[in-house]
Amino acid sequence: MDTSVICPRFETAISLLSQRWTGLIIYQLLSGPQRFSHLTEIIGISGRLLSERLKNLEAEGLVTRTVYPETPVRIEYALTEKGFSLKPVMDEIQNWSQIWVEPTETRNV
Amino acid sequence: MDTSVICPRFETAISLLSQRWTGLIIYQLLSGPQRFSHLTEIIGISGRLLSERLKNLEAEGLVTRTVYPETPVRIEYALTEKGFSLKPVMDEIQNWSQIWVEPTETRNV
DNA sequence: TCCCTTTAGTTACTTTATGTAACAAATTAT
DNA sequence: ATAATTTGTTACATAAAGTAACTAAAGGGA
Repeated sequence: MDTSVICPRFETAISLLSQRWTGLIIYQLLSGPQRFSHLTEIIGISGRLLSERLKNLEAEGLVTRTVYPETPVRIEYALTEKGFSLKPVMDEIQNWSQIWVEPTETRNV
Repeated sequence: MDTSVICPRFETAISLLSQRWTGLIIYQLLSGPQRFSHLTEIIGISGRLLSERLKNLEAEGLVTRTVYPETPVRIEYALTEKGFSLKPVMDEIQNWSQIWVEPTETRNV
């Protein structure tokens, strides 16, 4: 019957990346620690969802949150080792997109 | 200001993979052409959504649909070259999951 | 012929996730 | 005390996903 099941670890990993915005947030943080407002602007995500996603990523151990008590307060989000180790995944998605995604078919809204 | 924008091709690619089930469907089809009912069982997706996703993947040129007029009818879904070339992405997700996902934390429902 | 079986979907409806925009907390310079 | 800035949160509208019953097609047997 070949009813072998999908690898549970893979399933967990891809369910993480299948959550909307999560991949983009990680990709963006690969270029270094960034603050909340910068992420909302560059990704195009609302504060509500960015907040929710970052909390989730922090809980999963992929991202850290650091408070700098300046004026006004600065809060930076950065990848942990676990988060940064998703770089090869992002690199492969990048590679694939360069080959298979038409420059014209971007923004299909 | 460093308000450089995220690569549009990357954004298109990851929005595809960010759609729920899509990654799992492609991953599963990497092991060869499979029929509708087999995919629903092994992935744990409803007929409604599998149908919707497969139509979408077909429209994107990632998957083909082949009808075998037997009794009862057999319909097989297979990856195109474009779809199969996502293998390196899936391999990297697999790698990451082997290192960073606890065997115990699977199925966090 | 008519009904049964099997695979491959679809339809109608409920529940969950996401989008939007106005509002609140914290901090400190004026 | 007031205003200004960043980092969120709350309340509500819209879109996507989950569920389960139903339909389409097509051969096989009574």
